[in-house]
Amino acid sequence: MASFNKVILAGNLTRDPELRYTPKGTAIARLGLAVNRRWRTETGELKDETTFVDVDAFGKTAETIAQYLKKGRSVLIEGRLRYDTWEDKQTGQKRSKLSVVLENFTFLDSGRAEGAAPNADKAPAELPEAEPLPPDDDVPF
Amino acid sequence: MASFNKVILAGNLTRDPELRYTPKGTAIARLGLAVNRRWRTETGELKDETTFVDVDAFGKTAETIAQYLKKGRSVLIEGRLRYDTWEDKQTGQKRSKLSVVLENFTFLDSGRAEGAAPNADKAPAELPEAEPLPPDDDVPF
Amino acid sequence: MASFNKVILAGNLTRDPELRYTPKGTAIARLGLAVNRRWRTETGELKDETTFVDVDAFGKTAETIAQYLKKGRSVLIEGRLRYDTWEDKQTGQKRSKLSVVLENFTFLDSGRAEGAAPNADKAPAELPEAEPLPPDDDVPF
Amino acid sequence: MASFNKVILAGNLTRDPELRYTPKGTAIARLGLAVNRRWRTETGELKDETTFVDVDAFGKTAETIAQYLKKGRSVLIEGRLRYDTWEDKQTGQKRSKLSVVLENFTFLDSGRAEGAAPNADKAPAELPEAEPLPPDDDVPF
DNA sequence: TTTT
DNA sequence: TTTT
Repeated sequence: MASFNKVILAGNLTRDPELRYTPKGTAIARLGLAVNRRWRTETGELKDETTFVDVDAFGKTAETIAQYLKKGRSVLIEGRLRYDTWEDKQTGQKRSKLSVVLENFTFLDSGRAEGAAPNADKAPAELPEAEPLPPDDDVPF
Repeated sequence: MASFNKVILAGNLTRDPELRYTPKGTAIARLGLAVNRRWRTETGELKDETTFVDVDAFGKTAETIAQYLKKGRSVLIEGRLRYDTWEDKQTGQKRSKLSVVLENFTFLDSGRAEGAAPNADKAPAELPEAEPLPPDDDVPF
Repeated sequence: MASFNKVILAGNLTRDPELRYTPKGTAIARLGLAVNRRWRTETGELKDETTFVDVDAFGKTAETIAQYLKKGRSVLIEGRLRYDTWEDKQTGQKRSKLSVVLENFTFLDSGRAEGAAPNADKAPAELPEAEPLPPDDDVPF
Repeated sequence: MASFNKVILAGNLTRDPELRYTPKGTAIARLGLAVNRRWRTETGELKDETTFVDVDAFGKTAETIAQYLKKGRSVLIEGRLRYDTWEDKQTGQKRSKLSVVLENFTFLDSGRAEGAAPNADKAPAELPEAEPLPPDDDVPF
C-alpha cells in the first residue's frame, strides 16, 4: 500500500540540456546524465560501469538548468523514477523505459564545462533552491 | 567527477520473484516492483501513475527474498540504478534499459500476500539486515 | 560548496503529535519517532538499537499528521536535518540539538493505532501528497 | 514495524578528522560536517542556515578519511542517524544527541583544502568504494 | 566546537 | 521523554 519513489544521483551531463515548452507554456529540460561506479573485484581488479539516465526537469528549474548546465558538468540531482510507455511507430509494438523526473538539483563543479557562459562560475552560488514541480498533467506523457 | 547512485522505492511485487544461479553459484532474484503515485491536479482531479521497475537481488539476500516475498507483497528497497545493454536477437539492434540493483530491503507488510509460506508472518521480524553484495563480476551482465 | 541534506526514516511514533501554531498562523506538528535497527554481531548475537528523532512538520501537512498519526503508528518520512540552538535557562550555557524538518510522509500501517478516528483506516489512501513547506522565517527558531 | 534509517549529506568539514582506535583495533574517524542551506523568503529576502553534524566512520573507511579529508573539504556522505546517550559528569543528568554513522562517502572537490597531502589530488579517484561497516559491538558506545 |  |  505504501509508496515511495526517490532517486538521488551525482554524475555528469552527456550532452547540453534540450529545452522545450508544453502547449500550456511549461518549460521542460531533458538531460542526459552519466553516473560512474568504480569497484574492485575479489581478485583486486578495478572495474568501471556507467549508468546512463535521462532526466526531465520542469518549470523554472528547467530554465535554470538549460541556462547553466552544459555537457560535461557535474550535478547532484534528486527526483523520482517514471515509467514512460509508447508505441513503436515502425513495429507497432509497445515500448517502455524508465527515466527520472527531477525534483531538485545542485551544481557539483564551478562551471568549468565547455560552452559555459562567462559568468557561470559565480551564478550557481546565487541561485535559490529549485522550485516545486508544476502540475504534471500539463505535461505530454 | 563525483558519483552517487541511490534509489529508494516502496511498492508491491507484480509477480513472484524468480530465483536463478550464476555459474559460480551466486543466487540472483529478479523482482517486479510497482510503485504508485497519487496526486491532485490544479483543477482538483485525482491522478494515479504507476512506475514499474525490475529489481535484482544477489546472494543470501536473493534467497531470502525468493523465500519470503510473493506477488502483491509490499517492500521498501534501497539500491542503485544499473544500465543494461544487449543486442536484440530479432533486429540486431542495440537495446538498453534501466533496472535496480538491490542493496537492502525491508518488508512493509506482514505476509498477507497470496502464496506466502505458513510462517511468513513472523519470519521477517527475525531476519537480520541484508548482506552486502557479492562481487559483481560473478554476475552475467 | 555543494550542499545536500536528506533524511529518510521509517519508524513508530513515540507519542501523539503535538500541534501548535505560529503567530502568523502556520501549523507546526512535532512528532517523536523511534527507528529500530536489529543486527547480528560477529559472534551471532542479535542486537537492537533505537534511534529517537524529533520531527517537525509544517502547514497543511502538520494538520494532516496531527489528525491521523497517533502514538505507535508507523510512518515513512522524508526531510532534512536541522540544527537548533538555544540558551539553557538554568545554566546560561549554549545548547544545541539535531532534529528533522519533515518534507513528505506516508503511512506505513492501516490506522490500527489507539485513538485513531473511526475512518482513519481509509482516509490516508485518499490523501494527496504533502504540501511544499511554507517559508521558514514564519517559524519561531 | 518496518524500519529505515538513511541520511545523505553534502557539506564541508568544520575541522580535521580525529582518528582513534577501539581496544580491538577498529579505527574510528570523527568528522564535523557543515551543511549549508540557502533559500528565499516570501518577501524575497535571502536566508542562510547551517546544520552542523558529527559523523563517525569506522574501519578502513575511517583511515582513508583521516588520510585524505581535511578541514574545509567538501564531501558527500551516506549513513544513518544514531542516538547516543550518556550521563553528564557535572550534573549527573542523562544527556543525548544525534550523530551520523557513515556508511559511504565520496569526495566533492579535488583536494584543495589546506593541509592536504601533496598527492591528495589524484588519490581519491583511485580509491575503491568504502568498505562495509565492522560489527558495531566492537565500538565503545 | 564550527565549513564554504 | 520514548515506539514496535
